[in-house]
Amino acid sequence: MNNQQSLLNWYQLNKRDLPWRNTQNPYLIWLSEIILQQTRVNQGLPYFLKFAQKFPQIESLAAAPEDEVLKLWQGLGYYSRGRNMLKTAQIIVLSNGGKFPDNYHDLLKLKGIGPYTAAAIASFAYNQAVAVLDGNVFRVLSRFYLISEPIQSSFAKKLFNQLANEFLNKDNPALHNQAMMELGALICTPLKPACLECPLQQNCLAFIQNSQLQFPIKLAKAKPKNRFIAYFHFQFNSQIAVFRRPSGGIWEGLYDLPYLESEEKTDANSWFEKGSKKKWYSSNQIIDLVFEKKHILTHQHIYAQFYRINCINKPILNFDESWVEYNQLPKLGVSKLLSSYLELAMAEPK
DNA sequence: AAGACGGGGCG
DNA sequence: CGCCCAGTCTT
Repeated sequence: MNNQQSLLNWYQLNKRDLPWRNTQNPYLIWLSEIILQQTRVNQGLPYFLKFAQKFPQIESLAAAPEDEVLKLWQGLGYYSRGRNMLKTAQIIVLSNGGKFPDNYHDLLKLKGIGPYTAAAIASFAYNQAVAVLDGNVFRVLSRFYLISEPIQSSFAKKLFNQLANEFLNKDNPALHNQAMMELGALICTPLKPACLECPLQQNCLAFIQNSQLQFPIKLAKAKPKNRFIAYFHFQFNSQIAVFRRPSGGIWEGLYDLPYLESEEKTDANSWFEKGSKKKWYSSNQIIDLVFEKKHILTHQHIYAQFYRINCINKPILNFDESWVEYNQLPKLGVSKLLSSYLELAMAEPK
């Protein structure tokens, strides 16, 4: 039995039963693929179910306000996925009558759809013979063929793309692609690969020389930046001051509290000196540090402090900020960092 | 080619 | 704490 056949047999016996595997509906496949970008199945699954339920067809998604999409996306991270998904849904509905492109080339033109996702949709929904290349496939192929090229390089991308397409089972690209990724997720894992259960074991060059853990080769990553942020929870009667985060940084489109920021650790007095020109310093208000948290992102470590300010006089806000009623707060999409604070703050009102 | 973009799980 | 995850977009 050849490699492709062994792989397919293994897959049929061992695959997980996941909801997006029981459909050829390109919209649902697209939805699942966007959600699963850089995201584990267990983390993305509830979001897929939520979106599929709320927006059963692309038309209902296209009609949704961005704030609603981002609220549903809350907690999943990489929020540009949600924003791009909405834009793409609108384009498909308005300019193509709601019909998804049915091939790799046209799929690739859409916002949020790169080489991986285009190949995934083209093969899963339309059985087009294009190989997917994700983190799993990189790992499987780098071990199988013993490729020492760092997978970040553009040369490696071409090389692996060629290898993946040579390895592709042209008779059943959809199942083959699923099987490659499932193999990477269940057997050919980064740390403890279960090589003894692997259907490709006999021909895997890394296994033969027992060097599985050396692959894939990766370049070192940049060190994350430290940010020290003081958040200010302005409360006036039943309202709180918020703003919608602008484009060009993290959490675009989500809501946030007004804040000050520094590159070094800063204490309460210094924050208020820095903010002395701001509205909260001038009037007699109660200021209280209520919460501290270190929030880890891929490229930055945020050391956040939350100060609560119970305003006696209603401060004038900046142009981009506004007052919202507390009972409207749950409708706004916020970062995990802010939601962890709000959960605490709303549970014990002062 | 290199950075930016989230959050969670695991050893 | 470091690494990784069904990647894509921007510069």
